[in-house]
Amino acid sequence: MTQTEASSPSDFIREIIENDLKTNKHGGITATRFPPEPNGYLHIGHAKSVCLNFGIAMQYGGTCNLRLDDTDPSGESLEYVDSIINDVHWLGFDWGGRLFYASDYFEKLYQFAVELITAGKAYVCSLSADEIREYRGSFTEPGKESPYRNRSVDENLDLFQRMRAGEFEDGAHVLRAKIDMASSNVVMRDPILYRIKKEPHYRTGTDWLIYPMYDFAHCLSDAIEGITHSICTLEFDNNRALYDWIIEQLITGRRPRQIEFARLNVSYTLLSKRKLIELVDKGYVAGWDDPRMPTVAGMRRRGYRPEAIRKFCSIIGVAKNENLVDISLLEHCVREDLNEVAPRAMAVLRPLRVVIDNYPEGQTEEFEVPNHPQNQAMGTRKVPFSRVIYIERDDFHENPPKKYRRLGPGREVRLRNSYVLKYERAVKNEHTGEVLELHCTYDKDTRQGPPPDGRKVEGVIHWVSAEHAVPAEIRLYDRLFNVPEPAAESDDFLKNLNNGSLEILTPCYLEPSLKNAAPGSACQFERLGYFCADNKDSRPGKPVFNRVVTLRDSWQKISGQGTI
RNA sequence: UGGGGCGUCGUCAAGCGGUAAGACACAGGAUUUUGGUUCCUGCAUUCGGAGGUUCGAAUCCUCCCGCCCCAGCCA
Repeated sequence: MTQTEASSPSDFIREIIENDLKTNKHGGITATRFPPEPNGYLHIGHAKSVCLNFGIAMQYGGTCNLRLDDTDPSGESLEYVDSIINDVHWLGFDWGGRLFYASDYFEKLYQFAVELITAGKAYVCSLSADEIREYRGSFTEPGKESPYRNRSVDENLDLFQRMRAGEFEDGAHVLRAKIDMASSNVVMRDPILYRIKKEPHYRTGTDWLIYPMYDFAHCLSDAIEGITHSICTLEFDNNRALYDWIIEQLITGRRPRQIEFARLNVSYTLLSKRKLIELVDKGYVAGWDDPRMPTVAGMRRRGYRPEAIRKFCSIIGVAKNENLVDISLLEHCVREDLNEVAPRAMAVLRPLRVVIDNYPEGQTEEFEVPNHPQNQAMGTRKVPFSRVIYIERDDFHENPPKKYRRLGPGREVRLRNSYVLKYERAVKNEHTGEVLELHCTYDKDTRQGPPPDGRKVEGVIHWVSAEHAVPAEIRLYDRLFNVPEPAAESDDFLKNLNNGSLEILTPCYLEPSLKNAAPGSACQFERLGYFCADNKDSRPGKPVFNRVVTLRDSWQKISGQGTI
């Protein structure tokens, strides 16, 4: 990570931290944490939080813990833990051995609960789930006190211990904080702290039959770890009162402070874990790492680099406004990153065969071609040329539209890094009229240089020598949804799925230098976009490329339609 | 409806009483063997609305309007 990245722009959270540092509130310490629940893969919204928490720690010389908030065994699994660990690491962050699990604190948490009971601040409630809901009241009416609210400390202690021992079935009892059933904040109406759940936990197995609720576990986990700033999203705003209440009852000395910021939303995609799970489970995508998914794994497979994701997270800012960030900003960050580091190459996606009639049969020559037009340090490569080449079907038009600068009757174009090519005739299917191949001639005096007679050749197209071409499968990805807010009408986001979000092209033809592309490596196919050898399916000799993102395309704007 | 949060350009977002940063998007133009990159230029007389305080308000006060969150034994 570079220095400029670390010295991120200011936001209200950093403002708070800098102020706390100034007043020495936490003894000069800044300790944050990233606390995902291992019940799904990390997505770009999590990435924002990761960058925020780890970024702050780096910036202020503090620490950031990676904590798996695994207090509800249903849905949690090791697979998710592994993916989270891998993703945070891949994003470029290091927790320096401070990898924690809320489940490691179960015993401590239990003791805290006992302490609360002993202090008369918590009780075992034996109302049913439905009754508890009824007793809770509504936004306008206060709740009613549970008939079990005034059980003696001894009875509560006994019952709680027996809950732990497994004497009762799920739902028979819960542990509740004794706060205020008439509070205007519903969260404070004697919130549940522990529930019986006889479900094996992926880490603690069957050791525990009761599990702490988020509100109880999270604040205390923060306290246990000595977190100074507990950064979370806005929907926990209401819970802060409870966070503070629990800490107030049980923790002396330095106390963590919860700060909320607005979660990220990105247009044309979804960041709701529930809905992402649905996409995976129902097979609308090929898995959590499908390149169309907004997951870290998906973006990695798509070919996004962590640098681009970090840049995006830094550029969107941190505030409390409800937001919908335009996905074009993410794409911009990806292009900006790849433009600098991706070597250029030529590949033809939808091949049209071209015979160069005046090029000697059997002859082959090689061009020395730069790998990056603006960066000589990236070196050069050899690209073979011969009598038969492939060009993009789209780079030829029998009746060229206005402003079209490519090949057509009576026209010539520059073959990138090579000669000027002149159209002669087209061979067509006599029934359908489909253009089967082109016959052209080349100007041998234009080898990688301008025509000696000074004539202007406007268009430049890419090509691949047929004899040397490497066939490949190329996967074209587009936005997963075709509306900016697929979840706006919450019930049926599936109807907004973009049916054209994946198009598989084969065979495509690559220049030989791409033949053994390393899986995961990205390059630019000139004039087309950035592509990345698929990290699962690509093999040396049998490349499979994913389109990361197209190039900006001002022709598309002029012509009013896609060119790829 | 009770409580909480939030309203600054199409989208993010600075601004913290001294007279509206920046980015993306968009629109022009220059350079270009990628219709790419790069480089110029334009893009909020106005900050949800209405009052008020002040020499001066996006920033302070009052009222109003709109959007989001909370009634899981999820997090």
